[in-house]
Formats: sequence, structure tokens, C-alpha cells
Amino acid sequence: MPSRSSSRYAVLGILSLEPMSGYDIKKFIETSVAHFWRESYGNIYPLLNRLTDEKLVRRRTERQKGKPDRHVYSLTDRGRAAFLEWLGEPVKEDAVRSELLLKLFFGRHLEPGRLEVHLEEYRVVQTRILGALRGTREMLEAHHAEHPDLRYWMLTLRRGELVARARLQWARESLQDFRRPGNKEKES
Amino acid sequence: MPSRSSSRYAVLGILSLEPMSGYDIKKFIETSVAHFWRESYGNIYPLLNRLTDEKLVRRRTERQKGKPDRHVYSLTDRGRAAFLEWLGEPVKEDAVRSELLLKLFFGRHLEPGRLEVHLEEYRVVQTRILGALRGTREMLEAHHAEHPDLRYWMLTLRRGELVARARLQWARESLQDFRRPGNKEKES
DNA sequence: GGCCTGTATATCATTCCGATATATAGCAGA
DNA sequence: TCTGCTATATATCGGAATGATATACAGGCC
Repeated sequence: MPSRSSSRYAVLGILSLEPMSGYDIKKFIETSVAHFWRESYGNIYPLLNRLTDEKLVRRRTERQKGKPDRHVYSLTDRGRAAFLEWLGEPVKEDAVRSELLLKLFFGRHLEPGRLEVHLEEYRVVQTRILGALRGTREMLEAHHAEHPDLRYWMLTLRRGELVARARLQWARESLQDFRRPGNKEKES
Repeated sequence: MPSRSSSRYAVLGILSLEPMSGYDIKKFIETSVAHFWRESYGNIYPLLNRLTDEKLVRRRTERQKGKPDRHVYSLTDRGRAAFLEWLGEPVKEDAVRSELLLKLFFGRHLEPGRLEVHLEEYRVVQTRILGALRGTREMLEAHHAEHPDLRYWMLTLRRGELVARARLQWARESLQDFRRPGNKEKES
């Protein structure tokens, strides 16, 4: 029964795709799962050391010319077993924290126009996210159409798109609502 | 320029509504902003001590019969100023972490049926959340129709509803897709 | 020559959660 | 009656995780 930090299973899962370094793991996350998962170096490096001690991963050091040593990690059998066990366990609830909604909740005390600025910034961010997701989708369909994991990647991508679209819709409709002057209540 | 932990501003903001204890703050969060913000006691109590030291809040101790002492905190002028300043500042990006999507991303290695179980549990949770949001909406419309903050509370509620609905749609649609046997690719 | 970017790892302070402890009252059930 | 649960109320502690910072060298840019 694992029930440990999920970061460790994210790392084990990524290493199950292909052996790589902590640096590579970070890059991989940024280019593929960033819309639902992130890790900092400050978490990855100490974690890889712990996983090595626990014999869930194996370290191989590559000396390089000019560049620092590279520690390439690969999954051990124990590591793969721990990962697979975690995979089937019930999903833990994730943390909920939206600083935007926190500010809007107290929005009556914002100076005039500030609320709209917050919403507009959010709208821009969500638009950018949606574009990035569409880009990823097209890239996957073009270059990985036969990949056995494609179906699962598309599944996560689809959730990203639907949620981003909902957020975008909310931002647009709220901006309309708040930009119409003298509309102090939500009367239709 | 604040740029501190947001938890402190959540607490200051709640205390701006009405003086209360750490225990009350937790209860308030659970019954009103829980769909986008949460705090643990392990964060609230030490934080209230720090805020007291920094003279952003003031502590008044109420002795009680049978029950432990109650520390009632109220906002100072400095506390209110710090809160208002934070409110107008640009919103910081929040953490993104979905354990469900992490597991689905590696879904090919799940035992048959497990993926559907994960999705189904998620569907149930989102349905419950949506129901709770609707309940809150009705309660607010019935009992706080004239509250000056109502418009802002509805704004956050609306976002919760739209996002929960999008998640629900995704869960249903994905379950259909994965329950249809022999449907190995996403052909329409 | 100075500066930024990329490669690569590591550490540290700070933030935060979840578990646990303490103490008392009241209520339900065996 | 005894047990255990829930509610009130605060506090501490271990562990997880982030963000900032440090180190070090290569290459490109202006």
C-alpha cells in the first residue's frame, strides 16, 4: 500500500517510458503533462536520491565534455511494481486553490476597473492555454498517430480543453456582465 | 508590495467580514469558499500568531465555561490596508496538479476496468460538487438577496458550476468511449 | 568584454497539509 | 454505566513541495 507523495509516482511513471536525467524529467513534464502536473527541480533532485536509496530507480553517471555530469535514472523491477500498484489505487483528491476567485470573492473592495483587469488577464491566460492544448493535439495526431499511449494522452488533453473552454466562457460572460455600467445586480 | 503567502490575505479578508476565531475561520471557509479555497488548522493557527505579531490583527481572549479559551481576532487598520493592497495586485498563477489525469496519462498500464472505476468515481464526485454549488446558490438567493457582496459570491459560484459541468461532461463522455468494447482508437 | 541562454545538479528557507495531542461537554447506544 | 463519537478550541510536528539561489562551463549575441 503506497499512499506516498504522488510526485514519486509521477517520476517513476515518466522513467517507465524511458531512462532519463532529472533535468530531462523536468523538460518532459513541461512539454507533455504541464497542463495537469508540474514538478520543481527542488523536488525532483532530492526525490531521485531517495528513490535510488530505496532501490526503485538505478543511477548511471555519464561524464560529459564541458557540461556537468549527467545522472541517468532507470526504473528497477521494484520501481515498476510500486508504480503499477499506485496506478490502480483510488485517486486522492487534489488541492483546490484559486487566487483569482479569492480576490473576486472580496471584489466589492476592489477599486473600480480592477476586477475587470483581473478577469481580462485570466481570459488571456486561458486563451493561451487552449491554443497550446490544440497545438499539442495536432502534433500528437500528426506524429504519434500509432503510439499505443495516444488514446490516454488524448483523454487528458480533452479534459484540459473542456475545462479551459469552460473557464474562458465564464471569463467572457463575467466581463460582459461587469463592463455593462450601472448593472449592480445580476438582473437579466 | 505584499507578495506574501495568499493564505494570510485569505485570513485577513475573512476577518474583514467579521471578527472571529481560528476555528470560526475554518468553519467559514468550509461553508462558503471551499470550492476554490481551503486552509488547514496547521496553517491557520500559526498564521494568526504571526499576523498578531505583525499587528495586522488584534487578539481578544474569551474565557468560556467547559470549553477551551476562544481567541477572537479582528482586523487592525494596518491589516485592512495590507489586504486591500493585495486585492488589487496581479493574480499569481495557481498550482496545477490532478492525480486523476496523472494516472490516466499512464492508463495503458492499468488493469482492465480500473480506468473506468477511476473515471466513475470522479463522475460521482463532480456530481456531488455540482449539487452542493446549486444548494449554495439557492440558499444565497433565498436568504442573502440584498447582501452587497452577493454579486461577487455569485461570480465565484458561477465559475464553480461551469467548471464542474465541464468536468462532468468529460467524465461521462470518456466513460462512454472506454466502456464501448473493442474501441481501441478514438475513431468517431 | 559583458550578458544571456542552455545544460545539469544541489541546497535552503518558507509554506502548507495531515496527523496527532489535549481538554471538556453532551449525546447515543450497548 | 461505560464506551465512543461529535463538537468546541488551540497547538505542534514531520513531511511534502515551491521558489530562489548557487555553482560551473559552453556558445551566441551585441
